[in-house]
Amino acid sequence: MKEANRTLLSKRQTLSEKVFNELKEAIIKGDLPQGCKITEDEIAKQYGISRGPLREAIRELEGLRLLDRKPRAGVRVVTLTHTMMEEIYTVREALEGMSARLAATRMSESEINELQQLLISHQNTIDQSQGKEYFQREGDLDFHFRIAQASNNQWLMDLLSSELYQLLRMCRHRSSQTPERPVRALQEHQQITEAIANHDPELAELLMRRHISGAWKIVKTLLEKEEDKA
Amino acid sequence: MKEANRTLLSKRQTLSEKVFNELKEAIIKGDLPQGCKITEDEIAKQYGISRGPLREAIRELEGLRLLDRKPRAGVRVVTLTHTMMEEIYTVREALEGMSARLAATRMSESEINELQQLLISHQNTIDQSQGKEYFQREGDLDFHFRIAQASNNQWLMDLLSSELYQLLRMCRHRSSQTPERPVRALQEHQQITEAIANHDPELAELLMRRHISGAWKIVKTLLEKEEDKA
DNA sequence: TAAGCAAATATTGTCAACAATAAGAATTTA
DNA sequence: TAAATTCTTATTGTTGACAATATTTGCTTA
Repeated sequence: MKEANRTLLSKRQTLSEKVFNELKEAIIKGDLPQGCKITEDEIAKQYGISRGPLREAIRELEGLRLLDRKPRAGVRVVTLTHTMMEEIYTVREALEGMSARLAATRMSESEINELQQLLISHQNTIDQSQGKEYFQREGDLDFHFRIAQASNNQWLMDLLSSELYQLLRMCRHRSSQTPERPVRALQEHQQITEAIANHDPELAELLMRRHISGAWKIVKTLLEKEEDKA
Repeated sequence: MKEANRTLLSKRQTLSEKVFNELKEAIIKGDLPQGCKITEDEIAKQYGISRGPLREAIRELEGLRLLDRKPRAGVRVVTLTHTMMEEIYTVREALEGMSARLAATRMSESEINELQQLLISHQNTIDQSQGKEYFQREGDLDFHFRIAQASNNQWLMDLLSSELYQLLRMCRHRSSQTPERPVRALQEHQQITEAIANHDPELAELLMRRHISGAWKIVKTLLEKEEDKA
C-alpha cells in the first residue's frame, strides 16, 4: 500500500485509544472533577464519536481506577478520599521499596550517573524557582519513575507508572505543598541515589520506604486541613 | 416495580459481565491455552452474543493482564514466560510483605483465631490426602488471601486477588509441585501466623517475604526443568 | 403536605450492518 | 524459483437504531 493519504491515516490511533487518552488527561487535570457522572451520550457527542469506542475507553479507564462503576448508578470519576490516598501511599511504599532494592542491584554505572545528573538539575531548579511548585513536583515524580524503570521489572513499572502515579498527579492538582518540602525531598533522593550507587539494596529499600511514608505524613496533614475547612 | 418475571431477570448480570467471567475461567483453567488468538466473531458466536459486549469484556481482561493486545495483531491469551513469572513473584513479595505487616497491626483476636483454625484444617488435609495437590494449592492461596483481606487495604486486596492470584492459579495448572513442599509451606504459614498473633509487624513482613521468595525458587527450578524438556 | 403510584424521560445495554484495515492466496515478473 | 504485486478473504473498528432498565416528574390520594 502506498504511503499516500497519510493525512487521514493520522488515525494510526484508534478512536477509542484517542478518547481514552483525552479522558485520562481530563480526569487527571480535574477538567472532569472528582465524583462527576459520566454520561455516555454526552461525552460521545462532545468528542464526536459514537458510544461504542467510548464504552471501551471507559472500560480501560476503570481498569486504571480512574473511573468507578457503581452497580446500578453508571460510572463516575473516582473520588480520592482520605483513606484511599492512605491506601495508595501504602501500596506505593511497598512497590517503590522493592523498586529501589532492584535498582541497587541492577543499575549500571552510566545509569547511576544519569540519575545523579538529574538530581543536580533538580538542585538548580530549587535554587532558582523558589515558588514554582509545579516543576518541583514533576521533578519528584520523574525521579521515582526512573527508579521504577531501573528495576527492570515490567510489572513494577506498569503498576507504578500507569496506575499509582496518575492518581498521585491527580491528587496534587488539589493540595499545595509546604515550601520547605522540596529541599528535604531532594536530600532524601540524594541519600537513596547514594545507596544505589553503592549497590546496597537493603539500604536503598529502607530509605525509599522512609521517604514515601514521610511524604504521606505531610500529605496527610494537608488533607486534614482541607477537610477541616470543608 | 413488581418482582415478577424474575426468571428473565436472572440477567441481573449484564452480558459482558457474564462473558467476562466465563472467559476468565477458561483462560485460567487453560481451556483457552496460552498464546491462543482471540477472534471476536468466533468467541461471540460461541457464547451466543454480539461483538459489542464481548469487546468490553476483552478490554477488562486486558486490564487484568490475562489478555494481551499486540499493536496490529489482535489480542491473545497472555503467555506466562519465565521472566514474567519472576516479575510477578517479585511484586508479590513486596505486596504480601506489606500485607502481612498490616495484618499484624490490625487483626483482631477473633480473626487471628480463625486463621489458626484454617491452618489446622490444612494440617488435616495434608495428613489425609497425600497426593491431592489441588486442595493443598487452593489452601495455600486461601491463606494468602485471608492475610490480604486482613490488611484492610482495598488496593492491596484488589491487586493481589484480582490480578496476581489469578495468574498464579493459571501457572499452577501447568507445573506440578514437589511432594514435600506443602509440609514446609504449612510450617512457614504457622510461623507467619504466630508473628501476626504477637502483633509483630516487622517479623510478619520478613517471614512472609522469605516464604514467597522461597516459593519462587522452587517454582523457578520446576520451570527450568520444563524448559529443558522443550 | 407527604407518601405512594404512573407516565414520561433519560440512560445504559445490545445488536446487526457497514467501513477500514490487515492477513493470506494467487498470479505475475525477474 | 523467488520476489513482488494484486486480488480475495478474514478480522477489527465504527456506527446508528432498538430494547431494557433506571430516574425523574407530575399526579393522585390519604
